This record gives sequence, structure tokens and C-alpha cells, in this order.
Amino acid sequence: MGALDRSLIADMPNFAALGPDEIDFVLSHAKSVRYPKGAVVFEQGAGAENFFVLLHGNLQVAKLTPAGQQVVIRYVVPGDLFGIAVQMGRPHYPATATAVVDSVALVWPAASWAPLLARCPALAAGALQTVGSRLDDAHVRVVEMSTEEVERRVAHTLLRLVKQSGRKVEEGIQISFPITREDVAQMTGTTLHSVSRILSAWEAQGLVEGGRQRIVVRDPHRLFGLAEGRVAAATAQRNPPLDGEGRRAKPGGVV
Amino acid sequence: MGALDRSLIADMPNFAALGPDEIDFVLSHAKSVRYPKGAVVFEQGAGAENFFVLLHGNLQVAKLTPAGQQVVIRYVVPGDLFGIAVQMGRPHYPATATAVVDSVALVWPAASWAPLLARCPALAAGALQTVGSRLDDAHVRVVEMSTEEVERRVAHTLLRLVKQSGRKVEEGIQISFPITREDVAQMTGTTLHSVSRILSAWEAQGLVEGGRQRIVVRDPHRLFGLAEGRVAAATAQRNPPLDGEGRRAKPGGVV
DNA sequence: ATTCTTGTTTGCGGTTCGACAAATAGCCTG
DNA sequence: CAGGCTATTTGTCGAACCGCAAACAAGAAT
Repeated sequence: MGALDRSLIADMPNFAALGPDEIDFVLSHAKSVRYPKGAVVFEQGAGAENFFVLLHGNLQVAKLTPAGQQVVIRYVVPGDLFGIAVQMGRPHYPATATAVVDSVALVWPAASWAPLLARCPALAAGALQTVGSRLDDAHVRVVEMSTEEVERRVAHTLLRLVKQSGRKVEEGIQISFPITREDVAQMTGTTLHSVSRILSAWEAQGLVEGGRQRIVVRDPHRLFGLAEGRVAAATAQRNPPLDGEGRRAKPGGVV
Repeated sequence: MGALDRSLIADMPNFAALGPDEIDFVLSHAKSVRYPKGAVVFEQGAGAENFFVLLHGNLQVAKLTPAGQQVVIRYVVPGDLFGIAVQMGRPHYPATATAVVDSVALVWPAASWAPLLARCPALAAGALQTVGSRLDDAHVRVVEMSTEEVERRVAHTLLRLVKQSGRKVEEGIQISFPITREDVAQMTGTTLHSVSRILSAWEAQGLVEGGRQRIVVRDPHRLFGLAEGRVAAATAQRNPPLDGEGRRAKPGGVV
């Protein structure tokens, strides 16, 4: 296998502080691996033998409860450091990572972490920041689940997905990887039924556009207003009652 | 102010890897500060000017939503590193820390982190582990809030509190700092009313014993079974119906 | 001791949302 | 192109749980 090119990681926040020699050193421990769509990169509970940086594609990270219910923790996007159980001193992966599209990642053996750190202490700071921002995300999610009703949680989640992996299309901004209503439900702590109803209601209002494993946000601004709770928007649950003329009774104007 | 004694932190996981000289060096940057009950150690949104280790007492860390709702993130116990926004590269504290009893903490200026790290690289590994375990906790909480109903969430939360800060008393194990039903509600994403009802039901079954700002777990084992969902236990909401003889209809035996 | 404040208990009505069910519609495969 | 699998939509029902309200303790302050 040929040597990996510096440009692969030189611009990533996690490695930006390193000099060219250091980058080469770091890359000399890595190999590049392809994961076809559906492939499991690592599994919850398995020994944490590697850590990774995603180059292309998208992964879903999910936790399975003892009762067999799944909760989606996050989606990994290119540039992300992931599978960093070793760095946190954990012997096992706490969740399962699956490729949702064909993906490519750099892979380091867990054992490489110590020597890498010895040569490039700045890596520790980078990892700390990465984990810190994940911690923040997790706390935001806890707060949302504690204080917001389902519709607003879905709105927030959608906005985050769009921000992270939005691809501009003519009708609006589309989440750039396939994602089911069930997935969204597992991110927001609700059921696929509720998500479907909510998206349908939003679609009727021209807020989003749905499709099979596809979500396009047409009006991010209005969706944001909804996420912030400025308007109750659609009742979503139960179809909104029809008014006298048989048209949908629309909620108060969006501010 | 006299020099701080090594024994203060020598046994803490975060500093265990350091030699005596290094510990002295680390301590030379710190000062010890007392926070009376109710004092705010740092406030959400304020500049992250310090980081801390708790020596005595207990702190509550909570986030406030824009709408003014509060969510309790965790309770800090002696030995914990906290307020480590700097380490994660964040300029502001993401939450507010308040002393729930008279407390004492070691305080370092944020600016000391870099020199400390330069001298003792092992500190980075320690911080990484600390943040990692917090991340785990947060994810566990997300999973619980996504998949468990209120009663089980409260059970899990109580067990965690007991594990972290349980003090043995004659009737069982008591949470060693004052905590209100409202606090528990803010940890589980519910209302103080629901918590009160649940605790009352449990008390009627001899599982716990309540008091003003006081919770004693009498039967941790049964509570655990409940948390794991092995039994539906008490209906909790609404008083359970009386059976023919006027006694409480008890649910199936605990496995 | 009396008053005040803060925390707790409990009841009741209403809403949100999950569980169950069944029909419809894309997409892939043979 | 037919068949089959998976994703989505939509309906109905019921229950978990929250909001409001009011009464009740237990400390703290004066």
C-alpha cells in the first residue's frame, strides 16, 4: 500500500496544529479502509482495537439497550474522529458504527495512540476538544428531551442534520445521506409513527419535502422558528380539523 | 497562604500518575477556596477563567434553557475535576455550578493549564478519561430518556445518586446531600409532582423513605429490579386501587 | 412561640403521544 | 415486469404524564 497523502488530514482541526513531519508520522501508523454501505465498522461491546477518521461517506453510531431498542447517538461526517474509546481509557466500544453509504476511513491501531501522543502532544488537546464538543451535544440533547415536546425535538434534530450534512438541491437543503423516519425517531426519543405524522404535517405546510429515506428542508427559517417554540405550527398528531370550507385551518402566521 | 499538601490530590485518578515533584508543581498553581452552601462557583455563559477539583462538599451543575427551565446535569462529589471548559477549548462555562452544602475546592486559573500540561503530559490523559466518562453518562441518560418511562428513569437516577454519594444510615442508604423532589425531576426530565407521587408509592411499599430534601433507599435490590423493568411495581400515578379487603393490591412478587 | 417561607403531598382534568393495525408506495431482484 | 421487501402514511384507542390547584408539613426567621 502506498504512503498516504498529507492533504488527507492536514486541514482537519484535530491535526491542524501538527507540522508536516508530524503529519507524516501520524499517517505512517494509519491505513485506509473502505466500508461498503451497511458494513459495521465496530460493534458495541467489542474490544476497542482501533480508532478512526472518516474520509468519505457517512456512518451511523447507535446504542442498543438490553431490551433491544436502538438509539441513534450521532452521524459521523467526513473529517470526524470516531471510535476513540482508547483515548478515553475504555476497553470496549460503547456503541455500534455502521456505514450508511459507501465510506472510507483512516484506521489506527489503538496501540498507536501512546507513541503518537508521545511524538505529538498536541493530539491530546485535539482529542479533548473533540470529546468536549460531543459532550456538549449530548447535554443539549438531554436538555431538549427534558424540556421540549416531540415536534420541537424533531425540528431541532432536523436542523442539526441539515447543518452537519446538508446538500443544496433546487427545492431546498437535503440531508445528504439516506435516513429513515425510524432513524429520526431514534434520535429524538419518539416513534417512527410520530415522526411520519409530523413530517407529513410540515410537508402540507411547505416546510419540508419527504421521500423514501430522504428529507429536504424547504424553509429552514420557518423550521427554526418552530424549533424555538415561537409557534405551535401544525398540531401534527391527528390531522388538523377542517374548517367550514373544507380547507385546512392554518395556525397563526409565522413570526 | 501556606503551601497545599500533596495528600490532597495524590490519590485522585486524575493525578495518580504524577510524581511527587509534579504534584507539588501542579499544586503550586492552585489555591483552595471555600464555597458556603448556596454559593455559585461559576455561572453558565461566564468566561471560563478557572478550573477546579472538589475537596469537600457537593455541587450541583445545572443548565438553564432560554425559556427559563432548569435541567440538572450532575452532582459533583469530592475528588471530581469540574469546570474544565478550558481543557475542551471552550471560552465559556456551559452550565452553572452551585454549592448544595458548604464546600471546598482547589482552583486553578485557566491560564495555568498550558504550562501544567507542558510539565505533566499525563494530565491530558486524565482529563480525557474524565470527559470520556461524562460523555458516557450523558449518553446513558439520553438512552434512558428515549426508552424508559418516568418511573424507571427515577429509579435509575436514584440508584446512581446512591452509588455516587450514598451514606449508610440505619434505615438504609441515604443520599448524603440535600436534594428536593424538584431536583430529581430536573434530572429525569419530569415534574416534581410525578416524582413526589412515585416516591410516595415506593414509600408505601417500603422501598424508600422520604423526608424534606432527604431520600433514603431502604431496598436497593428491589429498586434495581424496578429500574431494570423486571416488574411494573407500583402504578405510582394515581393511588393504586384498593382490593376487596381494602388493602393495597400488590403487584407480582419481585423476581 | 408565631409567622413565613419553602418543600411536599394529593386530587382532577386534559393533552400529548405511544401502541396497535392496516393500507399504500418505492425500490430491488430475479 | 412481477414479486417481495422495506419504508411510509394514516386511523383509532388508550394510557402515561403534565398542568393547575389547594392543602399540608417542616424548618427558619423574628
